[in-house]
Amino acid sequence: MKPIALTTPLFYVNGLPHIGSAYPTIAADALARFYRLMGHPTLLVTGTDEHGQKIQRTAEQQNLPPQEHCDRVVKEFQHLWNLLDIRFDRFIRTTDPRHTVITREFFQRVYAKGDIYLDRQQGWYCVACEEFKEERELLPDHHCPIHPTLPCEWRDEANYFFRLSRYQEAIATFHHDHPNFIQPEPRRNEVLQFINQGLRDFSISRINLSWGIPLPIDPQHTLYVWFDALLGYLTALLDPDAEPTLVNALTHWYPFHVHIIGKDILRFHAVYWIAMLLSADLPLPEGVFGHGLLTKDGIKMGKTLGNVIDPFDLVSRYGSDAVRYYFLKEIEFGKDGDFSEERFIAILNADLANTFGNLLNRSLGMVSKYCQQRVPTPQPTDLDPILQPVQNLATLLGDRTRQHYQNLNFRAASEIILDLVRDCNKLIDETTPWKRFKTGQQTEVDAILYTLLESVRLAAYLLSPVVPNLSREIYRQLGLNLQESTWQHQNWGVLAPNTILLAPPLSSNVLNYLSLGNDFLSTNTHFTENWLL
RNA sequence: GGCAGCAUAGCUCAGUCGGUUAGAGCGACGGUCUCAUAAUCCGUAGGUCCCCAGUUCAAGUCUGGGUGCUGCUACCA
Repeated sequence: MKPIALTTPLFYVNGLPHIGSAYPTIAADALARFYRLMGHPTLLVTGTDEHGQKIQRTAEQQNLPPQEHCDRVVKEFQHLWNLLDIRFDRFIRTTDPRHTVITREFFQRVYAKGDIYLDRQQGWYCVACEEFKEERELLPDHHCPIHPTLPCEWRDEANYFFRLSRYQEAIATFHHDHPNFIQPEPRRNEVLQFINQGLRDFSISRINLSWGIPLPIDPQHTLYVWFDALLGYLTALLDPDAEPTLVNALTHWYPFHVHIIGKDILRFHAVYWIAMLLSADLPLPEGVFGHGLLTKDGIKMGKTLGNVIDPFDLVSRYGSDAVRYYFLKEIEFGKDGDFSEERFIAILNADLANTFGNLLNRSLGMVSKYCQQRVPTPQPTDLDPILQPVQNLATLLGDRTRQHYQNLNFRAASEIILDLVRDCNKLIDETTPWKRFKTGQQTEVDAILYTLLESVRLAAYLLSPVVPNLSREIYRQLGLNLQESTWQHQNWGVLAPNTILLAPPLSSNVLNYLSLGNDFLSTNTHFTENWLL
């Protein structure tokens, strides 16, 4: 099967990981888990971008060497990914010595192509932003619009430039020939417009910057931003013990299936990155997905406002499945979304506890009471006209879900899975197995319960990329093992009759076996009540 | 300013090629059942489909105009 390599952004280690870092990483993990279910060899790449003046300054403020600062922040990232059950295969750091080697080799290739040249960078420079500003965007007296109290400095310095302009035609042609490269589709126009207005070369080095990779051809200069950060994707592909060469990096996994990034850096991936790869004569990735940004209670998050969502806090109180589910199911990936704790709790209670958890609980309870805790043997009954539609829906579900996952439409995937679960709850009320059991209609009871168990299994299976722990526990409860490369589990009838199921919960506390974590039980009354009572 | 997109129930959103009384989930309210969790299931309320005009037998859907909001408009990531 085709290898699939996916990337999250490489996060800037200027501060602790925030929800904006967690969001694309959760999505990338879900997608990776999905491809693993299908049986694709899958590589999930994440990591950190650790160079630059901002990092250097942040470290200085804490009286730490930059590397020490980076090490600390990286630990926090990796800790959070563990808490969120992010199963990454590679964690690349741009301070990795191998990255320097890869970057130098890549640079030499581009340099040999004649795409690097020395020129002057002139303009108004905002020290706080660390960037040159366009004359027209400045406030009166050349004050920076983002830092209105600070005047910008006129700078005239030598920088190395990359000949982006040379690839104008090639990039336009590429995007014309690959209309699905940029996702979601509305973002594509923005990038095309940007290309059509004419591409200008961009500088790739800074002088007076020590925390970074020196330019191979001029060690006075340090590589700046994109020629460092983006190349981290390539370094990440090196097998752990492989010699750091481009050839080795590109052997197994290249090219990337999709880069998952925020819409704010889409251009750099859809234009700069493409040009860099073209210049280096490397194959291009298959896609870039620019996800939306998050607000909290409808308000843009920011440190100054103090209304940030702390992912550590969230996951410690509600568990990883809950956090993953909310951000993947309730927000359309690709569109901006909002987090409100009220809604978060409402959705979890409604979908996971009341709809899905309850179906599982009542189905298992009936199997325990009516079928000696074994998977019943389904036989044709007069109930088939009622059971068939549910089975038909379930049978189609794998294929429909696959399409949504492949389009990174986690919301739609989750929604259609929930549709099946809702139908099952309805089916129970329509067929009243408890009455049939009392009147000795065992064949009918068996047929109903088999339909329910298989549907629950299928829902758990297909939702497992989103809520891996929940699904694993449900599978375990059904006497099965949730594993990779098991796409045949999308079929109807995987659950073998007579399989002995695990003992049902002693109480009606579904959490006993869903094990979503215990901390939030004591910290959130509403959520707790609905699960426990 | 230029270009692009969006506007449907209190909230988040579906709505195919123009086709019957405009849908779902959540939230609210009422009822029902007892396998299950103050759950489930059923029902009710809630819509000028942003506005105006046009095309058409027929417009949430197509066309034009208007209003509002959002995004992009180059080297912070």
